[in-house]
Amino acid sequence: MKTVTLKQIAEKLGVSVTTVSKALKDYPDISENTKQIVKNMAKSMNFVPNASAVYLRTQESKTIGVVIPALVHHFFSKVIDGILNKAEKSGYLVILMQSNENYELEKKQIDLLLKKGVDGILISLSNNTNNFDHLKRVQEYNIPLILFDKIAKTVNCSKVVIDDRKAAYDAVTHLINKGHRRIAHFRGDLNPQNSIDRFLGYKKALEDHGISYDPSLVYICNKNSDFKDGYKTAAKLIEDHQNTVDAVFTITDAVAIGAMKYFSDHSITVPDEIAVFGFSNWFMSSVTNPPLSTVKQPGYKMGKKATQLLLNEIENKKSGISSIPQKIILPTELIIRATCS
Amino acid sequence: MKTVTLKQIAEKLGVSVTTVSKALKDYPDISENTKQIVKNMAKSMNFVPNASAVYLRTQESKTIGVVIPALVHHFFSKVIDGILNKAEKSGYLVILMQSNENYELEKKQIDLLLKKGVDGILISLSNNTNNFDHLKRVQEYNIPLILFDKIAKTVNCSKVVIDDRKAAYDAVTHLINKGHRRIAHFRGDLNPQNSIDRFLGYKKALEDHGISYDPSLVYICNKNSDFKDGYKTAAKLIEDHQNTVDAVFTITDAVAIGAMKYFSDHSITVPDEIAVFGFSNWFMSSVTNPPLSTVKQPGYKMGKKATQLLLNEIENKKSGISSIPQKIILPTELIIRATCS
DNA sequence: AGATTTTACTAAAACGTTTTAGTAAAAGAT
DNA sequence: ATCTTTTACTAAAACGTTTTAGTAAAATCT
Repeated sequence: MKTVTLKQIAEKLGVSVTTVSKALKDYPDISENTKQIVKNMAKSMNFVPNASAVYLRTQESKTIGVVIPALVHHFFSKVIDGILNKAEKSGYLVILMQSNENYELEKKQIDLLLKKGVDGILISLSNNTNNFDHLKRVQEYNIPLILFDKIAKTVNCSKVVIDDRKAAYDAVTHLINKGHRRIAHFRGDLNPQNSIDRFLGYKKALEDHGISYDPSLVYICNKNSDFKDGYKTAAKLIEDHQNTVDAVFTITDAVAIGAMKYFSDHSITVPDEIAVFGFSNWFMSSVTNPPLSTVKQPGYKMGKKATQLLLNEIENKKSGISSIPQKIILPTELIIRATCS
Repeated sequence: MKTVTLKQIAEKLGVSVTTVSKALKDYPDISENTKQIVKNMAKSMNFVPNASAVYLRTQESKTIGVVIPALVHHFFSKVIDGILNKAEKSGYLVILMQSNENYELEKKQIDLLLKKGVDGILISLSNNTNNFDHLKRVQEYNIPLILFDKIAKTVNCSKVVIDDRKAAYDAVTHLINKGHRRIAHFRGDLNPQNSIDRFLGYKKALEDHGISYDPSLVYICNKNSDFKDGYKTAAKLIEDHQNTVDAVFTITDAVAIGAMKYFSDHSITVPDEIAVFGFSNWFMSSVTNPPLSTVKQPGYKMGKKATQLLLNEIENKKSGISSIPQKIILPTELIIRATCS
C-alpha cells in the first residue's frame, strides 16, 4: 500500500487538488457538500498529509528538538516526561538527542536539528560546554531557543532553572541550625553553573553563620556524580578527616546514597556520627535507611514550563512579535528526613 | 539570517542549481575544480540541506520513531540510551513518544509518526494495548517495524525480548533450592506479555519442584508496578498470610524495594523471615539493605539491538530485499545478593 | 434584460532538493 | 577535415502540499 496523496483523492473524485486541499482545511470558498464528500473520501482512503511537503510550503515543522546531557538520570527523565506531555498536547513532536556530556556531539546535534528544520530547541548543556557559538548560530537562524537547568549565563535567551545557590544555602543552613559545624561538601564538576552555584550557596551559608570555610572539606565528584562517586568520595573524606566531620552536603541524591552506603559498610552511623543532605528528591531518597534529607527539584514542572515558553516564542515568531528573554526560577523546597537529626 | 539554499550558492557562483547539488554530492560529471569551489562556498555560507526537501524527493527521512509506555523507568531509560547511541552513529534522528500506558495515545502517536514519514518504527506496547490494527497499518505502509520488550505475539515482525518465563523460572528455582517453600509472587498487570510470562515461569518452577501452586499467594500490582505498589502489596501479603510466607518474587526491583521497606518498617527481617527476589537489576538493587537479588535485564543492549535490526530492515527495503522477521532473545542472568540466603 | 455580485471551483506557482535527459564545447580518432 | 567520443555543464520535471489569482456559472439587483 502506497501513501495516499491529495492528487489521488482528487482523481478519484474528479475534482482538482486545490479543491481537496481546501476542503480538508475548511476554506470558505468550498461548498459544504463538496467538503463532506472530500472528507469522507480522505478518511476512507486513510489520508495523512505528508509532513515534509507541508513543512516545505509553510516552514512549520511542528517539531521541537531537545538536547540533554544524559537520559539515565531520574531528574532528566522527569524533565523529558514534562516536555513530551506538554508538546504532545500542543500537537508538537519531539526529537530527542543526548550529548553524553560531550561538547562536540552537542554541537553536531544542534546542527542536525537546524537541518531538520525544527521549530524550536530546548537544551540543557553538557558539563564540558564552554563555547556557545552553536547556540548563537541557533539564534542567528532565528530559531527560538530555551535553556533549562544547565544553562549558560552569557547566552541571551529564555531560561528555566532553580535557584541552586539559594537551595544549597538553605540546606546547609538547616544543617548548621541543627548544630553541625564541620560540614563537608561533595560538589559536582567545576564547569556547570549549577555545580558552581550549589558550592557558592554552601560557602555563603557557612560564612553567614560564622563558620570559616575550609577548602579541605570540599571534594569534587566525577562528571557523572553517581552512586559510585559518592561511595568513593566518602572513603576519601573519612581517610582525610576521620571522625572530625559531622555532616556532608552532596550535589545529588545518588552521591548522598553512595556515601551513606560507605558509612553503613564502615559502621559510621547516620545521622549520629555524620549527617547527610542530598539534592533532587529522587524518589529513592525516601526509601533509604535512614531516609535522606534532600532538596526537592521540580523536574516535571521544569520540562513543562520550558516547553510552554518555547511554544510561546514559536507562536510569537509566527505573529511577527519578538519575544523578550525571561528567566524563570522554579521554587525548590527542603525535604527534611532522618539523615539530619 | 535566513537559511541558505542551493539556489543562493548557485547565484553567488554563477552556476546552475544542478551543478551545486551534484558538486556537493560528488557526481562524476562535475570537474574537480568546480567541486572545490562549490564546496568551499557552501561551507563558508554555512549551508545545511533542507531535510524536508530531501525527503520529499528521496522518500528517506533518516529519522526513526520510538514509542514507549513510560520513560521514568530505569529500564526504559537504558533502552532509549541504547537506541539513541546506535541511531546517532548511523546518522539517524530519533523521534521519541510516550504512550503513558494509554492505547488511544499509542495509536495516535503511530499515526503521527507515519505522517512524519519516519523510515522505521520501534515500539514497546502499552499495558492496555489489545488491538493491533495500528501496527498492521504500519506494515501495510511498508514501514519497517520492530517490537521490543512489551511485544504482541500476533504481530508478524521482528522482535527483541528477553525470555521472561525462563528468567522467572530460574529466579524462583533458586529460591526453592535455598529451601523456600511458601513463595509469593507480586505480579504485574494482567495484559502485558512479560507480566504473564514471568507469572508462568513462577508457576512452572513451583510445579516442577513439587510445590503446589497457591493462587492466594499471587498479588497483582498496579499498572505502574512501582515502589508504592510494593509497599502496599507487602502489607496485604502480611495481613493475609502473617508469617507463613517465606519468600516473595516480584515483577520489578522497584516493587521488591517497596516490599522490603514495608518489611523493615514492621521489623520483619530479610532474608531470615522472608526472602525477596526482584527483577531488572536496577542499579539501586545493589544498594539496598540488604542488597537485593534480582534478574539482570539488558536494557542498553536491547535498545542497541532493536535499532540495529530496524536499520537493517530499512537498508534491505532500500535495496528491494524483503526482510524475514526474526525474534531475538537476549540472555538474562541471576544476580544473587543477600535478600535470599 | 442587462449589469453586478456571489458562489464554487481550478490553474499555476512556490517551497528546496534530486535526477533524467539533454547539449554545447573540447578532445580524440580516422 | 570530418566524425565520434568525452567532458562539463544545465533545463526541467518531480516529490506533495498551500495559496494566490483567476474564471465560469449562478444568483441577485436594477
